[in-house]
Amino acid sequence: MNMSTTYNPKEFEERLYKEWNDKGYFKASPNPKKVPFTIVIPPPNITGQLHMGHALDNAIQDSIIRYKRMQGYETLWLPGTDHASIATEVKIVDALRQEGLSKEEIGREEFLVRAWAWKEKYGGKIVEQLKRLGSSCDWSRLAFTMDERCSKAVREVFVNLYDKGLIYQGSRIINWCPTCKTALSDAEVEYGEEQSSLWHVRYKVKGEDKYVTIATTRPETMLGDTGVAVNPKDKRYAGFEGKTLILPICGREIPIVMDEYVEMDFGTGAVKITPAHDPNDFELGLRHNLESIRTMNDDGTMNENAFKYKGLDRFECRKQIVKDLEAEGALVRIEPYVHNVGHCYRCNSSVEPIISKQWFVNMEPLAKPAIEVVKKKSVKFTPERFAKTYFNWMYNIKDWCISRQLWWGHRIPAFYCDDCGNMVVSKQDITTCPKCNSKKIRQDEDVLDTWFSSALWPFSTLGYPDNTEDLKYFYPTDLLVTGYDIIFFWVARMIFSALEHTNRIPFKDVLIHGLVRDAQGRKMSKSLGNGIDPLEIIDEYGADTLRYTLLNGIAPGSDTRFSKDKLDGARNYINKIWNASRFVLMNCEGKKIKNIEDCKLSTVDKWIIARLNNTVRKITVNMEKFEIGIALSHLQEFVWNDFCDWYIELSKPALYGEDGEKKDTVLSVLVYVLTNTLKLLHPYIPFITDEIYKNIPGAKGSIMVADYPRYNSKLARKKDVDNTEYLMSIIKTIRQIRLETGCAVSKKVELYVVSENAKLIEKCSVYIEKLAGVSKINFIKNKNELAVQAVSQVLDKTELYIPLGELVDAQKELARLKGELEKVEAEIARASGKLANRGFLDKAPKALVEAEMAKREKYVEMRAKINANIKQISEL
RNA sequence: GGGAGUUUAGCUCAGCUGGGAGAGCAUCUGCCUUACAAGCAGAGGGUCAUAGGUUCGAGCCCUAUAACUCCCACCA
Repeated sequence: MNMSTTYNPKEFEERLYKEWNDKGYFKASPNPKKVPFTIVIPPPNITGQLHMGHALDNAIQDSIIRYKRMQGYETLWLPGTDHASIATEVKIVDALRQEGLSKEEIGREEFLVRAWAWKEKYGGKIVEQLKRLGSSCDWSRLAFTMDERCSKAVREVFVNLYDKGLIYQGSRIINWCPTCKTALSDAEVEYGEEQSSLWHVRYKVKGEDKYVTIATTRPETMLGDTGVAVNPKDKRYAGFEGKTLILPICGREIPIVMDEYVEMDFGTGAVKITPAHDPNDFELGLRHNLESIRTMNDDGTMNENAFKYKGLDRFECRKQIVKDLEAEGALVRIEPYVHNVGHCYRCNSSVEPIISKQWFVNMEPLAKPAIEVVKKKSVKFTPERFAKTYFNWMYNIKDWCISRQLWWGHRIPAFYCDDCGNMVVSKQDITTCPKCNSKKIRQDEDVLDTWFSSALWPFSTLGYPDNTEDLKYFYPTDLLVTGYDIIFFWVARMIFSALEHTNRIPFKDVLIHGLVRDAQGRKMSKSLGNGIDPLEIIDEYGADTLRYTLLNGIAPGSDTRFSKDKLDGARNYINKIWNASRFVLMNCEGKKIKNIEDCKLSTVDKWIIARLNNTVRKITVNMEKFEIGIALSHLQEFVWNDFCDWYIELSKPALYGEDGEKKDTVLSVLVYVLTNTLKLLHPYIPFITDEIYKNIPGAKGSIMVADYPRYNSKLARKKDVDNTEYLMSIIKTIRQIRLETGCAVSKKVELYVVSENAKLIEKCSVYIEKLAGVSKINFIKNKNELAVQAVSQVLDKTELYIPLGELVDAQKELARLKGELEKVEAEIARASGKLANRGFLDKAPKALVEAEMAKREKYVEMRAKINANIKQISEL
């Protein structure tokens, strides 16, 4: 054995990871003899720095993949990174700004050169960080959403959708980020409440001395107003239909229209219509044939339609307009108002709804089958409630705006002929117009939404559109593990994409986990500065401790808290495992370890084996349901309580005794239990378990590729378990008496026993002596035989007596006995109450009634004995 | 406006199809017992958010209510 006296992960984590990788344990390839099990990693952004969310996500995936690998599946965990179009572009633009440059200045080509260089430099960082966690990904398959293979899939998919009429170009209201200067999909907009105002402005009725007052949160858009709408039922505006209003400031004339959409109760009941800058107004404008006037540029400044405000920033313009309206007497009043404002999910500037020509995916036909597969549970969400979230989104699906006015990403494969105006969408680049043979061909400037390529991830990484061996073997994948925050962005889009392009589901199970919060339950965020760097934790505590901390207590879909206390707890537990292992291995030196089938096992040996076996069963059940937190608590209970606190202690008499055969047997059991325990632990804490495993006599290779323990129904022997637990209760009772009567453990005491189970106790006497500090056990028929005065404890069918004397305090024992009596009385009352209930007797299952009667009988008997003891001690 | 989740010991959370309230941490007590003081042995601590209901029996099922959290929609 070669193990240092304290657990020190730095000694082996790096070495073991290298060994696993070098030996090819992570690699997977189609193997007809095995059943595949595949997970594709949620590809982290190349801009990413590993955070606790990644650490959790990957710890979960790695645990499951290692568990399945040990169970004999051909496991593929496919890693990769995402080009993160907008996020990366924002970073590169920032970097350029540092140099005093803009992307326009250096041009598209140079920009892309820099972007790729950036990717090369920083994109691999997060991959290295994932390795430090112990992730057992097949790194030989490392994919990137913009690599050749994924790009090919993107083109294939785009062209196919276009040919089917599911991708179209159109002018519609989209979300525009004036800072990133690109369109965004609905999912990319985050809404947040803002304190603002509701400005009431009056528009004069043409030719009359009347006014219509409207209320608006965005006065700057009034320059694009092309109408005012009121509800036809609104009596206040009866007779206004067809009249014309004069827009203040610019004097333009606009009509009053009637529309049910207007809510009479809100504001003034009159709504200004700006079709170019509001989605609802756009619809309304269509209904009433109103003109669209765009008044804003792409960068958020006002354009030539904004008269004297041209060139002003939108917020500056708002101030000016309000001022001018006031000067003109058109501003009626300003009301404080809280409303939701949309923000760009990347740069957080407020987005502008703007009418713009963009590419869209027609979602309705794609959503239908995607709803079906989840309904049929071909794709199963864990926890199930997230299916509802998914349905809710899918049923209300809107067309997906996929074009982005960015440079970093998959360029849209649409080609325009400058001569004849023809447009071709093509898998191959076009240089000649197929219609007029002109060479003046220009590719669409826009790139695709970054999620367009992520949506293909489960199959693009396996070779789609080619029908590769990988695709045939590993696809559909088995499991997707991700947070609830990207169900819409990603999970939903993978499902409909997979169905449309591969005719199959992308994965069978979706495991949704929660967020990692700080110790106070707050979200970890940069602005709060409460984020904890997983790498620092690994440096200080090791990857196993970090993993265990994250996994311990998690439940699917629920958030988890990360704290120093939990970290210390995990570290202590792992240290416990380390030391228990040291104990076993220390004693193995030079000894022969036998197969437990060849041993003559004692009751306690059989007990621990049964407990282990039972633990295997429980964990296997939990893991199939992705209940990692529960699996870990079962495992910890077994390791710490059953194995360390009981079995190791129970093993010592034989281990340090003279009987060679007993010694060999107990050692063999220790090794057997330790080996299997390590296997059960390995998926969660891979490093320490392999390090210990390598020191076990007879263990070959790495635990990573060892067989996972299987439940064996023959090993669950109830009688041995019952007997051992009875023994344990005796030991516990003696310990309790001693502590509560002030008798130090170091002082050996004699024990007198009156018991119907004397035989069993005699057989186990060595354990009682060793674990409860007993020097001698005397068996007597009844306590009257007891010449010496004694304290007492009554158990079921057993009475224990320890002689009084200088060892113990009679008054303390009396108080303790009275406490016991109270408990027993309560039990009797409870059982009697139940049994006095006619309804219970008539309707409850018979076995339950009988059990209740037996309990009452038992406690009544105990009460009598305790009372006798109290009486005896009181008379001393 | 719609939907979801949470509410159990001081803290973090378990409690499977209804049948005697659990763990870890913290607290208190006693121990350096030759694997481990990152440990061992014990103890105390809960009107299971509230109010009704179903049931012989409710932490669990049903109905309301309250508080907190999240998601979706977005009303100018």
